[in-house]
Amino acid sequence: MTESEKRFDEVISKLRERRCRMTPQRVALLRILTSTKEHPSAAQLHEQLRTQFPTTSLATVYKTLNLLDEMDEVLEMGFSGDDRRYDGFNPRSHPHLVCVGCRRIVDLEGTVVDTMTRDAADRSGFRVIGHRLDVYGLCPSCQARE
Amino acid sequence: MTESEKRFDEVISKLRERRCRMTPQRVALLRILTSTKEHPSAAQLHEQLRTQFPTTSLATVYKTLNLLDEMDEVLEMGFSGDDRRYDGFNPRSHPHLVCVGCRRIVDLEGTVVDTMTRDAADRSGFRVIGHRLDVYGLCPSCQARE
DNA sequence: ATATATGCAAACCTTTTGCTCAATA
DNA sequence: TATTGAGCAAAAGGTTTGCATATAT
Repeated sequence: MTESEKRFDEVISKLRERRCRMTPQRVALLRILTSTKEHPSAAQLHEQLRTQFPTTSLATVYKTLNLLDEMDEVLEMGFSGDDRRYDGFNPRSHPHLVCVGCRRIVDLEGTVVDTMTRDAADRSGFRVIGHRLDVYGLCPSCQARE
Repeated sequence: MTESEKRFDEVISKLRERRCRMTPQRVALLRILTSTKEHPSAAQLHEQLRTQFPTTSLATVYKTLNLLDEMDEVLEMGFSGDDRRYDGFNPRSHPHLVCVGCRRIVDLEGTVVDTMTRDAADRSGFRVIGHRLDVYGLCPSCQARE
């Protein structure tokens, strides 16, 4: 069983606990969402979903994404000019590399942030819920294209 | 001369280099923008500006903010549900503590991020332009209010 | 005098909401 | 069969744009 399949099962069971209904559209969306590390937008997810369910609406996609966000089963990232991006494979706070050229977002491994946020919390009295670290830049292929 | 006044003069001269015109509205906006560490939204800036120039429009505020953003003279932060927040006092990438209760944003000192982003860049081949580290949580007073 | 900024209103775009109908459990 | 979700269209909310007027240089 792949990581994605494990993750898919995990989300499904979390939804069952909530007594949510498993419609074919929703299941298909979950399948797409948990099987990619591409950090897609709602529109991109909708587009993919349409290949299987041509009548699916964007509103439905948003409704499920918001549900998952509430359950902390998807990581939602908002940007200034662009639409939101979602990570359903790894919903926990983690750092990213964000290419401002092609808008590609890739994960960035490391434990430094966790240590730092803990320190910051201790100093400030904040109760840390999560964090976000984006490193903005140009990926190698966008640099080449310049 | 305070830090804010220095920063104000700095932005003014950058704008002069660009042959931008110094309208009273713009100067007043710059004064507000460079004299706070509160990370205000466009609407909040507009509101403050209105006490001096009651006919000022929100569009004008956005136009100047976008100009400054292009010049890297303001730090713009976009969020999922909420409006953008701006830091004109310190326009360079720096970490923040973001209270998800009262939406207050305060700066977070530290050099760890710089080190980490440099390492990440070396490993990935990215050309780093900037970064963003938000630590989300509840500030002490919001915790008390719970 | 000429180019640039202002202010207003309309447009834009992503996300949300209301409502009716369909489908799950 | 009761209740939740889907799908559509309209609304919402922040941001941008077009254009005429005012103003800085």
